[in-house]
Amino acid sequence: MPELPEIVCRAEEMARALPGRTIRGIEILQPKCLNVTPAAFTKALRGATVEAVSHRGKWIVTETNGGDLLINLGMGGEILLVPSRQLPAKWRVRFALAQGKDLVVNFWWFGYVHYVPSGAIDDHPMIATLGPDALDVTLPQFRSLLRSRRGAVKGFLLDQAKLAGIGNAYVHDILFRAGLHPLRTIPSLSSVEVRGLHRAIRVELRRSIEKGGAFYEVGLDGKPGGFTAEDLLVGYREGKPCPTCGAPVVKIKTGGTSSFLCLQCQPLL
DNA sequence: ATAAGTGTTGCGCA
DNA sequence: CTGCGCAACACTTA
Repeated sequence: MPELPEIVCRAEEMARALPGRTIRGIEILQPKCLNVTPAAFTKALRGATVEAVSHRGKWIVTETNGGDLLINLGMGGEILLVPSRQLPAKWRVRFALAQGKDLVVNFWWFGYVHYVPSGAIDDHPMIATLGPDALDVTLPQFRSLLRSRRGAVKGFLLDQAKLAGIGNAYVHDILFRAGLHPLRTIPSLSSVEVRGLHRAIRVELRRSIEKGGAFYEVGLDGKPGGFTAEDLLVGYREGKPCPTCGAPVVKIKTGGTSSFLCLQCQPLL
């Protein structure tokens, strides 16, 4: 479930903690999550010193003088900075740093720990196909992204190739704030609705970033984010009253995923 | 105790 | 090309 707010917070934490530190050792428990052989991965990054940490959509990008480390936590997971002697029970890849500390990566189902040489990040297939970052896109850019799209607005928001960073947890409240039913089609959106949607994306994502990201994901120190279930407007609040009109929040199936919404405030027509 | 639901991404299909 | 359904695995809840 890590989406843009969690990724932004994690990247900021890592950017404070890691630059200048050298990777002394690497241990890989799940080679399947790599994009290169464990030998190539280790050869490139062992001995490398971290220079900067940033993000691209839901990917955390750690630049080192030996190349870039790309992490995607998939359906959820943690990146922890812990004493080497206190490793968590479950982890997939760990990086031993100096002073007895380890950077440990885990995820529940699947995730990616990838490597690309310095300067080659745009050759990485999953990074290269990302659309503009959901928080960086301007209103005119947003309008042009929507042009010539025909499908449902929810599908558009979740498509990382069009707009990077939004997932199925934040999309509920973004659509609620914009007053849009998830199945509204792109061509049916008025100019005012598009502007409202653009604004809703920024408001909702920033609201969570300010609180350190969602409560169900933890920081490098293992502490959960401060954006709690009470901060959600309609997401995962089936049967609870809509914060605007009091009508019960409903849960519907929208293609492969569920949607939570208020039918009064987000009419289909 | 068994089964269904859950998030992300890429792939195959019409 | 584009939008949709599905499969990949682990873990929680009914």
